[in-house]
Amino acid sequence: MAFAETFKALSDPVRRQILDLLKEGPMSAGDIGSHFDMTGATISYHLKILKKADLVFESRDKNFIYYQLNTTVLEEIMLWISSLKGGDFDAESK
Amino acid sequence: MAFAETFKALSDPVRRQILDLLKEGPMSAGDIGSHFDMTGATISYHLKILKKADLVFESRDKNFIYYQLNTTVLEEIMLWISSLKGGDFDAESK
DNA sequence: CAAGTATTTAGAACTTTTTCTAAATACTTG
DNA sequence: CAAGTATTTAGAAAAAGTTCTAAATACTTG
Repeated sequence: MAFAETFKALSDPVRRQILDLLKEGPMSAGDIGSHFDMTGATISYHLKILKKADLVFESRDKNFIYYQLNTTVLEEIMLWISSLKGGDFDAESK
Repeated sequence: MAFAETFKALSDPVRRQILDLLKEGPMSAGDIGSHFDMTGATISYHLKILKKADLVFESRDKNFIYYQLNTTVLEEIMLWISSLKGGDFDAESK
């Protein structure tokens, strides 16, 4: 179930920070890594989890792999959260 | 930092299911537990995490402790998620 | 194709999380 | 207050997650 995977992926602060970085646009793995005090291997591990959760996708150019936000899954999460708040999301907003 | 705690709390399927149960209204610890194939001790552990994350609060009556959804923290989460989606939430809805 | 750069994979060490059993606490009521 | 029910706490075992080092893969370009 992909839903569970998404929440797991979002549960780590490093991964959330990666997503925050990607708001600005696509970024290579190395570039992402330079924002953290961790080895590239560890960053790669986090990227893999984000990718499996469909929160990012990659595209290759030259020698680089660029990562990019994929926001489609976030809709689902938002819907679940707003369902907890006792109803439809749009119905609440004004 | 409470933000991280909330995400951690939401990352477990049992805890999300507990929140789903509580949508219907307050429920005693034992009643919640009866929906799962786990010991009461384990349910108590999950409830403690939800409580620390401010996702539920409790009230006592007779010999029971009733748990109840607290949705106020969810706003924050929603805001963060919608910020990923490249902008304000209300601005997107129509 | 060789050398260089970018990234990932494998595997081990360590940390955190989840679950259980057993015991403790808390409250209620006869 | 004793006995019973509800829930939590403590501590241990097991499972899952995070990080590292070292090595492998992948691609680029002289």
